[in-house]
Amino acid sequence: MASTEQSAMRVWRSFVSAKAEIGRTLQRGWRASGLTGAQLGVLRVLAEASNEGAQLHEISERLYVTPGNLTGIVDRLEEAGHLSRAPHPGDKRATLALLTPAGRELFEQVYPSHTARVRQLMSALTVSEQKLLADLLSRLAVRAAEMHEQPVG
Amino acid sequence: MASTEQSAMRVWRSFVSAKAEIGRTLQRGWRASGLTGAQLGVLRVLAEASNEGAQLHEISERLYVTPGNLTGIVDRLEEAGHLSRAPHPGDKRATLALLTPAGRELFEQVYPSHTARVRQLMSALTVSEQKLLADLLSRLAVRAAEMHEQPVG
DNA sequence: ATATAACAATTCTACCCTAAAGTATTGATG
DNA sequence: CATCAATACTTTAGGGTAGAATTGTTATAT
Repeated sequence: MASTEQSAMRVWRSFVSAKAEIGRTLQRGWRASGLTGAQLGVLRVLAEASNEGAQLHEISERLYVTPGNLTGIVDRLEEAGHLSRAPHPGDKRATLALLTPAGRELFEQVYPSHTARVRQLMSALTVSEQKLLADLLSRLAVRAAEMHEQPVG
Repeated sequence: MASTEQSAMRVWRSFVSAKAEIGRTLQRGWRASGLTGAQLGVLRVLAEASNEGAQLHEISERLYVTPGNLTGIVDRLEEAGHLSRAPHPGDKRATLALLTPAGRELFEQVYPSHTARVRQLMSALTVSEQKLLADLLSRLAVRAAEMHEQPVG
């Protein structure tokens, strides 16, 4: 039916425009640090990990970034001195990334203001609306993953 | 409060992961045509415009794409023969983009299956849930735009 | 008329992103 | 044990993205 298709497209347009606006706004929070969004994501995963660091493979999956993409992001963070690579003790294929003290310090300086901006953004909704939104988005993500596993219909 | 901050971050993570999953899934619908998402967006704006085409400036705003970015996208579409540039009759600064017959044909072949996939995706939600989702996303976009106009707090 | 400001498009740089192919390494199977 | 598939990372090719600087053009205010 045309009406359900129009409704679907309207939601999708809302999604795209919201993503564009929000992305631009949040970006301002970390721009001054010299970090990019993807780089901040990597630092966050490492900061949340134990002191043994995290495998590149794990970072890639948690951030929804392809391995080939991650190689370059980690390269630049390593060059900037924010992390270091180390061989995985038990698996010669794997590489670990570890936060340097400088990297940890930068993260701890930048991240709180980032979360504060996210909180300020989300305060446009009540907490129950936030829960609802997260639920709706999760259901869409699940459906998308299901469609992704199917052949193109 | 920590709890509202956690809630806010959880919603934002849902948003990011949903975007990643959905983006990957929808991409499969147009990949075979050789078009990219941004290119399909430009063709859509032109198809919806009158036969006089659309100004690059207008396309840039409607797709949330910076002008510098749009130049390259239009370059590639022009090279592929899907659109042509023409000078704006009344304003020598402005440039119009016009769909070629081949471009229109390709669009009309690709776009219906794209909207069908969006509809399939959104059918994970009821129509009233879709309305609700669009409303919540619009409110976030408005808040983000407001924050964007303010100095970094 | 002329200086000034605002605007449209382009160019340039650095980064992000995916898909696909390539190199090692690991683990499971016959 | 030899083979073969899976895994981890890198490389390459083709784009997408924002931001800043540049070149013309148009509009506005002296």
